[in-house]
Amino acid sequence: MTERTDRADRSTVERDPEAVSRFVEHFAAQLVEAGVPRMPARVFAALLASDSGTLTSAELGERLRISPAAVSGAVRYLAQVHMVSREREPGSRRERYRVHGDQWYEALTSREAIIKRWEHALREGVDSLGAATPAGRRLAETLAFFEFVDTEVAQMMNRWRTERERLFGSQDDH
Amino acid sequence: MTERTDRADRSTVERDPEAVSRFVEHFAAQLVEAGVPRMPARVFAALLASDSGTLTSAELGERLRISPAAVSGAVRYLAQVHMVSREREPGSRRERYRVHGDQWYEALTSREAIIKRWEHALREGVDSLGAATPAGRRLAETLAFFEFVDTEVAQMMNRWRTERERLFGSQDDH
DNA sequence: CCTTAACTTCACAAATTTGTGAAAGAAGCG
DNA sequence: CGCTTCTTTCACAAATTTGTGAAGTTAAGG
Repeated sequence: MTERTDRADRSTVERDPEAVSRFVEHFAAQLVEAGVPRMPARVFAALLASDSGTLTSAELGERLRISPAAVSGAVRYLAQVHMVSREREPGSRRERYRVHGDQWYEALTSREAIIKRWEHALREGVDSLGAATPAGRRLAETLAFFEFVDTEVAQMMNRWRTERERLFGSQDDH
Repeated sequence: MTERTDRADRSTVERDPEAVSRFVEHFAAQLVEAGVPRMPARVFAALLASDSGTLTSAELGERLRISPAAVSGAVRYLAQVHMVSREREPGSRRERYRVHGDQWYEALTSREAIIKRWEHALREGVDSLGAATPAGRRLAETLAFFEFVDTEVAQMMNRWRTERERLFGSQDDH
């Protein structure tokens, strides 16, 4: 589809900026539809599509055509939800941002904090509406579901780590 | 219609509108934080906290102090993401909206459509960046993760149905 | 058929969110 | 220590999203 190759056979070569950008924008658009704010989505996609899995602020601004301020904001958001981590580059005052392979989809999947607050709100609801009322029972069941999911997801992620090991070697990036 | 006795000892009674409202607003707030638009979140919470699990458009407007238009918009949204279903009330042209017990958190959890599109975008990415490149490998792994989650979640939901049966009787609402 | 109850659509005002340029803050390096 | 390079913060303009009143649509019930 996009005209790939002719020559180029070492793995690290043949990076067509066109193609990369197309993927970045397309994938970012999907994230946006799922509720991720626009800039964070684009920054994240760009990192995902980079060979090293890390980019500096300058590189991000350049590739996405956005201001340093926008990069800063996006990265702050992504760090907060644990989808990227930031690392100071030893020499220069440059900062690098990294998609941390595993860690990020764990964040996506579990949503720890959010679920916990839902559970809390539901407990309050059961209390104040009364566990014996129909509505109270519905809330209690919903609560039970979330608690169930909590433990199941944790187990699932363990299985994934095994599966991942099986499919790909130990580590890949990082 | 509001004003339902005092005395009260049958399970269906003793609904303190104050307390209900507090729960509705609190839970809705949590949903909003998780990315659900405000009105849909409030409407949904109201349904969840109702004894029958169904409310008419008029009842919703009244309890939440919002216009019919707002109700309409919110319900359209919720129906689209399968968090409520609408049913025509046989006699009158009134419409009822219902939280369908199970169905809704299944929707919340699986997100079928969204995940599928992510997977699609990722496949394209692997193709156009090249499966042999570091970035391509990262995308491939991410893709594998989502595919893994797909099947795992399906199984998890089956287990939940069993568990639910065990905890609560066969059906509760509906 | 006409009336009327119930929901939906539409245009728009208000509120919120986004991204930017400019200025201010850190931190390496001479 | 001061210069320089990078990043963050801030105020604001632009774009988007929200919720409303009002007009439009549909169908029940005379």
